[in-house]
Amino acid sequence: MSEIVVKRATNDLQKEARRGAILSAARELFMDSGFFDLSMATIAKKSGLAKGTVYLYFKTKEEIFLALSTEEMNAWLDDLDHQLSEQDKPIDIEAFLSLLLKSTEERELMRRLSSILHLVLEKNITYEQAFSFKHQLMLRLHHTGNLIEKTLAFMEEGQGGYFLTTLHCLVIGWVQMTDHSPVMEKVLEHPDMAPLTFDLQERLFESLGFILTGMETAAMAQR
Amino acid sequence: MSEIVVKRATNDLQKEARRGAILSAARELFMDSGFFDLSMATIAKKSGLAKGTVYLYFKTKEEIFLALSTEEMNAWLDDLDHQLSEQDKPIDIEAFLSLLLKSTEERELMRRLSSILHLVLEKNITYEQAFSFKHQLMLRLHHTGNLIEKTLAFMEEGQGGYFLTTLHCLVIGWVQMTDHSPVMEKVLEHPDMAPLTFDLQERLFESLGFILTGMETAAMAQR
Amino acid sequence: MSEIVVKRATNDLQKEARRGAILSAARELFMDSGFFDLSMATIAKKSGLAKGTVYLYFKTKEEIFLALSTEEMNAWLDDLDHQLSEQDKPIDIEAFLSLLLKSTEERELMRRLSSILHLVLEKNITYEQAFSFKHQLMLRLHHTGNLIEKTLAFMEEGQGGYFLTTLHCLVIGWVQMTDHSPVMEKVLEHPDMAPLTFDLQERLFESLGFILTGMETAAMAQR
Amino acid sequence: MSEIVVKRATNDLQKEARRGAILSAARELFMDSGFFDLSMATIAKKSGLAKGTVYLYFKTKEEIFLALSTEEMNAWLDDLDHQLSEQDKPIDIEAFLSLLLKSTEERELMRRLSSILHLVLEKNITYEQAFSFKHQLMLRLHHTGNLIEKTLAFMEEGQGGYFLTTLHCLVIGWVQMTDHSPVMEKVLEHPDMAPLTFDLQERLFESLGFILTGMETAAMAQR
DNA sequence: TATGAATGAGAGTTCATTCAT
DNA sequence: TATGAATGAACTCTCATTCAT
Repeated sequence: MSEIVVKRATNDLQKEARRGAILSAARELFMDSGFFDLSMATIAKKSGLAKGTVYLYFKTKEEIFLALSTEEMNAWLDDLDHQLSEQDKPIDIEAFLSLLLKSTEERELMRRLSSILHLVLEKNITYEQAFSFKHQLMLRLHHTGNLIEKTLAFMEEGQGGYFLTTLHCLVIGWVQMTDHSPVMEKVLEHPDMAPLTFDLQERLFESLGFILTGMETAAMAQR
Repeated sequence: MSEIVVKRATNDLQKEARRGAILSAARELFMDSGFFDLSMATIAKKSGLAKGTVYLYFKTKEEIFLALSTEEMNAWLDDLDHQLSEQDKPIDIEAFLSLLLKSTEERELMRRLSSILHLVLEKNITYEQAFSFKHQLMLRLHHTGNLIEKTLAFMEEGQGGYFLTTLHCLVIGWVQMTDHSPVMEKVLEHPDMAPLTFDLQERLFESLGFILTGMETAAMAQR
Repeated sequence: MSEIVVKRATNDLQKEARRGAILSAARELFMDSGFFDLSMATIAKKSGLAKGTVYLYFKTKEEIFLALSTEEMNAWLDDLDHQLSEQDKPIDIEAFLSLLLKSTEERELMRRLSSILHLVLEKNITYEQAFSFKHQLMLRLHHTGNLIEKTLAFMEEGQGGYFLTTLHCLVIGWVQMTDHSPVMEKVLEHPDMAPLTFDLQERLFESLGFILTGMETAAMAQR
Repeated sequence: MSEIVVKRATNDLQKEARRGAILSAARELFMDSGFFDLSMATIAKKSGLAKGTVYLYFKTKEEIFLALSTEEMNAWLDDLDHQLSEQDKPIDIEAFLSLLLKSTEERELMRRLSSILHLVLEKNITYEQAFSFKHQLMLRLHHTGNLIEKTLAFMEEGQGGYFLTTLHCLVIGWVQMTDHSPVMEKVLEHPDMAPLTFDLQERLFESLGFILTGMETAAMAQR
């Protein structure tokens, strides 16, 4: 609980704390200014370390964001897992969506990270980093996917993971379409542009609702 | 047909051709190496012009990509409009999807542009450019949306445009999840990663299929 | 009087008019934005000609400013000559200064040109241009210098030209010390800076007054 | 005495030395080729540093010249102060001029910097930089002005500072009229141009002599 | 004579990363 | 382990001048 500020992190605990400080700084700064306007110098300053020290913990800027993404994704899936395992019997689409809604709505950071994850994963990253991230992701998708399959009666084997992937992909898409720079914000304030302004959560869940309904209908038809 | 190489573009036709040459160069380079490895210098070299000349035609790198996106989007919507207007009576979801499939499948450039469009529209762009692009987009979405509403019997007023937006957003998401750098390509070749390899078109249309089915089901339920 | 706009200047009169148009444009633009923020493109546009056309009349940007300086200097010396030759007998320093004052006070352009003349003459200019300018200047200084010697009783042979050179040099210096960019203007608005704010004309004539008095005193001492 | 070349300037002393190295390079290059043929790249190369390193020490090219000017001006005023305070009683104009002459004659750099200072102070400089420079200048002018007032019996309160300003302004003017590019040098070698060739120091002190004599005469007349 | 498209060197500046200390 | 000075490639963009038309 007590955060001991040490000059040198000599044991693993202290090192982990320092790593955490860097990630915290990055998190906060990313929410303010996005990926590109964020420099290593700023992260270093914010976390109270020197630039060189940051590089002792993360070899590249991308590694920081990969770590951040991993953290956020895990936190979200932990939460989702927890909520799903509280259901002792299948629930309907509406209930499931409201559960999903609850698990995502506070996670703006995760949503915004998702929408830049591609950039991070495509550049300046080693095979090992990429492999490790994707592998972990796969395992978690499989696990949470299974839970979803148990929660939604109509889902078949494998559809849970597929649904999560689709969700991720919808998040990316909708975030990009609703997250705007000041200039674009101004453009969309123009009355003519009303049809192009969306509420992220609303749209996301509308799409997901249609998809789940579609899946259910398809499942019924097959029988 | 014959492309006459002129030293100086003196009339509007030749200037349009030069503009086109720059866009072609950008197009090709973007397909090879993405948005970030692409500098104005590279585009200039590829199009056989001096750096300064490129700036005569496009004031910023972003303007080039906005033009490219506009072109591609228009071409696609033209194509889609054409195919939709050939249907003299409503068709079913499957037929509609195959029509949609046909209009998108050759458009890798458009798909990849869609997935970086957000980046382009958020940075180094004027209000006017942003407005003009969005406004044009809105009109076309409205128009093509109307055609879709006529083609799919269950669609209500406004759902056509909504569907197109959702499509755009799914494209962004799925492209980011299926478009990989060489490193990531290698990672996904690993047998363990099989569950994370998707075929873009297949997934895209699966998602769309569910959404349309979901919409149809919802429409029926309302009656 | 009537300014005939012709598409092509075929005779010398028309060419001279075109030359004049370029100089007029440069004059006006220079007063607004100085030498460096002034591009050939702007001059061309302002004078209603194409960039290339401007280069038919003036081989370099510097040539334009040299011509402008020549014009202004000649106009001023013409004026001064005229006023000096109206004096049929020697006058005192005070009267001479007020006469000088009158001939300079409306000539902001000349003053500002003087202060950049050095830049123009040191860069991108041919031997011939430099020679011709300096030669003409010398003749005029000699001539007007003579008139001054007749107007101020205490002046000896050669001191008139010398005085004019000193005047030119004081103008350069005082203009640079009183002509400020917006930023510097703001700095000098600060109350602490009061001792560094000068009125150009006032200071210029104070300095000249001292110099003339000094010359007179020295002349008297010699006798 | 020995200049130890360090790879990295870690303490303030070394950093000051590095700053000094950059200024030395700029100084030397400026003496050779003036302000405009001087790029940050050249300065970097000359000082054996990377371009980025130079930017660690000076944010803009103008900042370098402002620092250089400050240095030179301070050195000159230090020298002048020293020489003035050695006089325990008032001296006459001639003696004062020869003292002034001594303090300026080796300072070609300062003279040339003075003549471009205006350019530097008008462009790409912050309010703070401008303010700080001008403020320091004012204080020093006031101080040295006082010393001058004590040294020259006829001077009244405030005239010392005024005289220094006039001196600065004369330096600017005369430098511009005597400092020539190779082309102009050649022009002035022509026998016809003899009347336009001046020796800077000689002219400067002639002008100053007249001004001081003028001031003295005016002072006497007032009594 | 007139045009304005094309040039291209060069400007200042940034920043992820390295490495001497 | 920690530092932050140093790097230098890369960036976008400008503009006086040239020259094909």
